[in-house]
Amino acid sequence: MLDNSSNKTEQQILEAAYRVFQKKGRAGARMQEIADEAGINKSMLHYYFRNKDSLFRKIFMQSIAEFLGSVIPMLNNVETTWQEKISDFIAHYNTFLTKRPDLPLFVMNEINQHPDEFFNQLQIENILMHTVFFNQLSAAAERGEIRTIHPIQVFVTMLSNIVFPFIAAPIIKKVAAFTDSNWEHFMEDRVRITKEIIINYLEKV
Amino acid sequence: MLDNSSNKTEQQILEAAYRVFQKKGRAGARMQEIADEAGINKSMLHYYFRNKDSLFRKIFMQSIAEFLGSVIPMLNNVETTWQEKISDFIAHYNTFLTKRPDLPLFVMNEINQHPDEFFNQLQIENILMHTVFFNQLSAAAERGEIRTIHPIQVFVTMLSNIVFPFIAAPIIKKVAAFTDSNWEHFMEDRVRITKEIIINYLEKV
DNA sequence: TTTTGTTTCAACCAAATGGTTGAAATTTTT
DNA sequence: AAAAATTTCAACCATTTGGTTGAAACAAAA
Repeated sequence: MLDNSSNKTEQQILEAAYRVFQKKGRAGARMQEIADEAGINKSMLHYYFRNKDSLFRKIFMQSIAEFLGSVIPMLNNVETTWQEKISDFIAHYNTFLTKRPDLPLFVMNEINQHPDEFFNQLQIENILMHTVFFNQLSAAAERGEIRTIHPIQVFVTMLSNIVFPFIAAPIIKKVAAFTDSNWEHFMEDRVRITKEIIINYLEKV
Repeated sequence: MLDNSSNKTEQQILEAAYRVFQKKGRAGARMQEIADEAGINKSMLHYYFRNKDSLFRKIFMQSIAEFLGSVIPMLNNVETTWQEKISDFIAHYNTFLTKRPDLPLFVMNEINQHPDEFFNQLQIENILMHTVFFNQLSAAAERGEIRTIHPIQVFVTMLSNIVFPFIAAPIIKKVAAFTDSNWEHFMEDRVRITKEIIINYLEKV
């Protein structure tokens, strides 16, 4: 197997390692546990990844790519209105996080622990403020069609209302006594309400 | 010094330990580093706290108490309307988190890592759903004064819009190129917008 | 002054853990 | 079939780290 991408064992390791890192943290994760979780032994683990740090970095960068990559293109779509973008963004993010519910906490946590490592490797300064979405909002405000509000406030509102519930999911589920089915229904409601809340607010000039 | 509470050294340890635990995580934190940060030596640290675990638990429970304690009473105030409660809650939480900006991530992280330990020690099932605030919202909906919406959605919306920005602060600051002063202004705006957004939405029957 | 509690210091220990090694077996590629 | 890459196994090592110990200095309370 010379093909260096899409190796089965490597994939098993990455998936297992993500689970362990997410649950135990970068320092709390154990190489032995990752090996067990992947169904291999420690030698094999080191055969594929030099050490714990490089393994973690690979997984973290993959996570970041997923986290950001599924979002930014949507905000730069030139064929949709800002209303559609808001709607699409919220719905899409909810669907994505339903599949990867613990990604936000994992990412936020690592950025908190090693901000420099993160910001040095990823240039995120200009990816948001000059999106088509932000330009559309500014233009609409200029034309008096919507309230004058900094687009970043709109963006953070969208993000907050969808991402935070996933971060606080264990508490919300407990406090509201939700079953899994209740939770999904709750989040579907949330998607609808969040869209309405934001668009209502903006259009009420 | 027989007085067991409010000991100066103990307080220094608790504050230092919080900083280290918050930055490095429960597993990544080092007893030596906590001692250094507190300006004492390791022997002294163990003189005050049996071990790392008991130290962590004490700090975590204190954090939880702060996190919840400053909130619940406000939602059970019988002298304010639901509109005032929303307004008070949002403003108060923002002020609180401005002083303890990294508390939410610390708490959420630990709940993610040891949910059972948390839920066994703290009965949070009934503290929210039967608050005066929730009753007021239900009654207002029944009278047709506001939209029919589950109060938990209102609550999660309040929480999301204020708490999440603090969790994502490093990213937001970078992406929007905020100075500290910019950030404070941004959050003041957020408080106003969040109040308006929620109350507008509810009252538009 | 005596006793009790607090703090420092330096050395020490046992366990956990990341990582290595090297030989052998197995699989895949050529 | 030969060569190269993958996988297993078990033992091993160096370092880190949580925690201990005990003696001595210091401070506070009785």
